[in-house]
Amino acid sequence: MAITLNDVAQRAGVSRSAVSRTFTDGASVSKVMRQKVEDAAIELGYTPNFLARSLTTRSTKLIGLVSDNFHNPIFLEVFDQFTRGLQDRGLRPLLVNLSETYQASSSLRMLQQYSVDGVIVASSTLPPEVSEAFRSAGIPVVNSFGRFSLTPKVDVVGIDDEACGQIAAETLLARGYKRLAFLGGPEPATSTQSRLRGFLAELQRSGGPTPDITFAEAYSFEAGRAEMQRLLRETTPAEAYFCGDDVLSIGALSAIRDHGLRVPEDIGLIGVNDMQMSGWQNINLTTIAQPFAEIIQTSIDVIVDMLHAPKQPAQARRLPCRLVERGTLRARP
Amino acid sequence: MAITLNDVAQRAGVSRSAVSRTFTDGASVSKVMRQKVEDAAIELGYTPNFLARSLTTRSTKLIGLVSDNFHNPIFLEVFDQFTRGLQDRGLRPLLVNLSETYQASSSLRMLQQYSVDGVIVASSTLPPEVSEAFRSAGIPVVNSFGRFSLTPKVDVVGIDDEACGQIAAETLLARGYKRLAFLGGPEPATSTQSRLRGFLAELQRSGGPTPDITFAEAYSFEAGRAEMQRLLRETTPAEAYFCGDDVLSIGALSAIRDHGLRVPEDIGLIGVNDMQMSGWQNINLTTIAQPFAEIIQTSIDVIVDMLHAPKQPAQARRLPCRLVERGTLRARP
DNA sequence: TATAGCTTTGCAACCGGTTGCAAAAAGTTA
DNA sequence: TAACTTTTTGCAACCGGTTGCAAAGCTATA
Repeated sequence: MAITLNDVAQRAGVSRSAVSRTFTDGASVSKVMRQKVEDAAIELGYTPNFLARSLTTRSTKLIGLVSDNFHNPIFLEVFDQFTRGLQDRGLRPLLVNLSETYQASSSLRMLQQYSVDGVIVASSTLPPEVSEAFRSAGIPVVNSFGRFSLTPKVDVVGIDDEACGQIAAETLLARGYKRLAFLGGPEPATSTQSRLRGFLAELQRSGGPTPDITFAEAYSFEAGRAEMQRLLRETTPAEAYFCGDDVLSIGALSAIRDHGLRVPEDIGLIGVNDMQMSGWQNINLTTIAQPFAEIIQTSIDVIVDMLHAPKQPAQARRLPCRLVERGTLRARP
Repeated sequence: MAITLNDVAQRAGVSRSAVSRTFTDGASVSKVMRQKVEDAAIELGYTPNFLARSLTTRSTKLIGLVSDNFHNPIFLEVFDQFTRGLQDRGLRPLLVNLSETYQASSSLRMLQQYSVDGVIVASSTLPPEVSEAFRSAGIPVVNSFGRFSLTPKVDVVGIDDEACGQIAAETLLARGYKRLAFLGGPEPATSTQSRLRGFLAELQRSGGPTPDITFAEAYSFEAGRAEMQRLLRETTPAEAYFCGDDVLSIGALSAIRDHGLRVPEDIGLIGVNDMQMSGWQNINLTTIAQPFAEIIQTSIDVIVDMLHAPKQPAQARRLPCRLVERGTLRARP
């Protein structure tokens, strides 16, 4: 069916090795030889088979891109940038969608079967064990958007979630808010826990109030809306909420407005992520931006380094967040 | 490094073929043999190498998933469902992100090099030539969300864009709107052209008005907003707009509200897609739903059939759309 | 117990490439 | 032109599997 190296060799009247060599850079081939082979290859429409090659070279250029966040709008941006970044470096993303029906353990086996060169686990909610399993299996792995640790078992690239909570606290205090609250993502998520920790620490440090604390079921619009509805119904709302992430904030925002209250006049909101949509004028969410591009770029750099260098000790990288001021917090007093 | 079939054979004291056979179903192996091999495999932690296998079986279970729509929020749902659907059938999505820097032609070559079993082109904006190139190269391909044709060169699964325009016209007329307009996606997009055609045809058929027609630069929030801003500034707005898709509609919606007008009281809007976000209560967009799940399921079925059956004549499938009534059109008079 | 028929097993060739090695060719130097 | 280097080339083995074929092993029948 397909044209193979043998066909080309025969057509060009040279050895198989010669053909192979003209298609692997760094190999020694004379001008004349190369010309003959290239002509034959073009005539026949030959393209080398990467997978056959990978058997001997032990490199497939395949990178497993594992995630479980296929519902959060930020992941569209994340996928876009990951796929482009990998493509730019000649790597191919093999996508894995973890869910109830497709467990992390089977993804490990599957990615092993495909001899991926490395794996990127892109998720802020998956437990570290998922990434660690890849490392134990000897597959280079980086955990993007993962939690920082001083003694990581796996390379991590993410934000400083505690600093993020700190920025939120500083910002809310600077705006003169008195009754504060934290509306977190799912309680077990380490990202939410760390942000809360930083938030509380900064409030305490600067003598701020003790905030109310609740958690939404998920990082999703519905969960944010439901939790805020509950709060409005069952509690006296705080003056301002630090929300687990943007999509949650947008859900909360919609609940507040439906309840007849105004943002930012009656209630202030600040999120985390700065996804595209948060900048849309009809949403216009004040938020703490994650440096997506840098996280992704760094993650790819880390993986690429691992492909060349032997196993290094794991390292956790924290990239800085920054406040993006828009319309869901009142102006400084 | 990794454990190979040879290692297992040696350990179990049997031939290589025996090991291979215990791991390929349908092969003849005795109970005793199978037991010996499986024991050895487990002891050594053996997993068969799919890519080596693919060399002889000529099947990689790799499916190229090609798209250029990484900015439209609907694609998050689309990717989610495609990856799950493929995984459920033991297929692996190799993701390709087409852009200015990564052309369709290089994606063809690259997917050939990886011997993908098939390709899914998921896009309503890519020209048919992209899919056709795969077919010419002998790779099974299906164009998801592509344009219907009576004489397709490639299998297509999508909606009936003209019927979609018709539904929009019927709906707007039934609501008693008199001055109508079409705010399309990018003018060259065939999806937008077909929807317009169906819209105009139905208006004419039922003696409706002749609508104003304009196009946004892209299927995006910003483009929809910008175009609507222009319309509000430079023209007398229509009573109701049929918009190219949902994300465009949301952009238009924000422009209208910023202009001090109300939806649906002053201006009505109807979109296409029914993406998740359109149901969010703070958006609540009336729209024409694409049956995403069915389109994706069917696309996968079509590709899977092609893997087994020899090349069949291409066929275009049109799945029905349906109106989803929410809050951006006024009630029936 | 001999024979026929079926199942199980191993051999060896093959899938489409790469690569170490030695022979052949080309280039240098004296 | 001879002797010595350096470059180019082909051979053959290998990467990790699969599979057609024939020999070996087993069961059933007479």
